[in-house]
Amino acid sequence: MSSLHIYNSLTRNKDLFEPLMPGVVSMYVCGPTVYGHSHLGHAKSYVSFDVVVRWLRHLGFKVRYVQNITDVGHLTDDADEGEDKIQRQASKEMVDPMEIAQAYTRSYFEDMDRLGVLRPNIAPTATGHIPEQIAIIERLIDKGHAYESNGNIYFSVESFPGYGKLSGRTDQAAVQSGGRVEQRSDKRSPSDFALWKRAEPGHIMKWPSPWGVGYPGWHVECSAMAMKYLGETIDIHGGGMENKFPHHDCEIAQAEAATGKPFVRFWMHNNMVTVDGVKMGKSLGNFITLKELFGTFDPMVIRFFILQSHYRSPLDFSNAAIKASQSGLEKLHETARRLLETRPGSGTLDVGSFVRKTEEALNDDFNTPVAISVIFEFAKALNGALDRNEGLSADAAAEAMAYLETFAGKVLGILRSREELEAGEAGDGGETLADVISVVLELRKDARARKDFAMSDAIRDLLLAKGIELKDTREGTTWTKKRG
RNA sequence: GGCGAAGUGGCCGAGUGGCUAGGCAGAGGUCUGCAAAACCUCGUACAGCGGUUCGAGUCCGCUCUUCGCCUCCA
Repeated sequence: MSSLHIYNSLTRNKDLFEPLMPGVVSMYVCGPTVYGHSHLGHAKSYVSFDVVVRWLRHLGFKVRYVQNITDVGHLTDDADEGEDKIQRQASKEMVDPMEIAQAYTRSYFEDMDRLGVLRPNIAPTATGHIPEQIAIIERLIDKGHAYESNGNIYFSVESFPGYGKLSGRTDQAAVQSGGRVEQRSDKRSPSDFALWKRAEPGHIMKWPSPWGVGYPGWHVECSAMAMKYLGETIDIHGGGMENKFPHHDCEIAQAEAATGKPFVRFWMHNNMVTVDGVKMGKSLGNFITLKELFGTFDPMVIRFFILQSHYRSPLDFSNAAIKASQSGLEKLHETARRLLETRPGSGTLDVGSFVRKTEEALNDDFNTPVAISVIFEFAKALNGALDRNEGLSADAAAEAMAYLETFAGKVLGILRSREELEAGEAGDGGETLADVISVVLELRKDARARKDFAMSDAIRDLLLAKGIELKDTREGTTWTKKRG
């Protein structure tokens, strides 16, 4: 079997992955800022990293997966301008900021659960780790990497020579020349970023610190929580591409300036969801929330749609594209269902070659679209085998089902459970429905035996009108309940 | 202005120099009482212009276009 290679944003190369400690992987992914419902962009990010975790575990690694919740609002820039987004949403909804944070945290996990995203091992909140953040800031001040100015603490970018190496933005004069932020603050140098901000009157979320009452800067929370739970050097740090600069470059600077050790071994960045070619984002207002989307599409279809493109490629949203995914996924489930219901025969199928190809795809920087293409090739071969008179032997059928359950199911999370497949996707009340339909199918069978095809077709058409589709196969008649 | 990514058949979307990606939609066929499903066959795509090579969608250069980041953002 090939070995896992991961595209590392830091080296700009697909590097062979080996964890620092054999068998154990430490992984941190930037979580959401919880001031609104999650949208398709969040889904792409967290579904992608979910597959990363699932694949690492499949390979036998013990993964500790930490994903933070940013529940303290941050200003819209590193100068003293802008407003706190959580606080703004709180005044809009006339509730305490922490109510906003908690409500949207729940909303976030609800949506991720429905998408089949496994919960992180630890989901620490920024507000729960103020002392850890203060400790790092103190360390940075002691080492001369940070300074106080009017109750604000800033990181001195000049004091850290490698600043900007992740994004390639090492020339600070060039960075500032194109900037849109007005340079008017108490910073020593325009590129310096806030570690701690003094609370202005009216600011609600605030904590005491050695420098007075205030609140932490955005970048420091991730460094603090990652180091607390994963150590000073972690294996994998993931996040959205838009956070490469400044967020991740700042994280590197803080952490490495404080510890003197490399912070992250593998940086992974996922690409954006676009709408008509333009990034979907909260600030642009062109987003569609997952809760809206789930009204039209099964969450598993959304997950499948996301995994049909690579995590480092942008994914353009359109209803037509998701519909195409829906048809494809239904076809796959139909094949799996057929396999479960097949009667043992004597035929064989070379499952091993498909296993190898799928493993290769996932080992190649988690290439889910290629893995899915292999699964579809497998489905085709499987259907072909089931079409033949000799069918599949019990062993071959079991091996085929194991392949689907391992790769489509356990690793990619795009296969329904056996129970769901067997229930014909009937959903709630499935048992009653199945009983009723079996009676109707008996009657139709009688009609067909009498060659009363008018009656037989009428039954099929009437059921189809109610969303129940019948198929007459060699093994008898099967039915499926179609969604909306 | 700086840093970075990308332009693939009707649509979505892979592709790390040579052999079919895959899905959706479409056409023909097999099977079936019919239908559906399944299977078989079919489209001769790689923004443009040069270059390297026996051979390039895949490498190099230039041009055009699009997008992301440089402000909170997955």
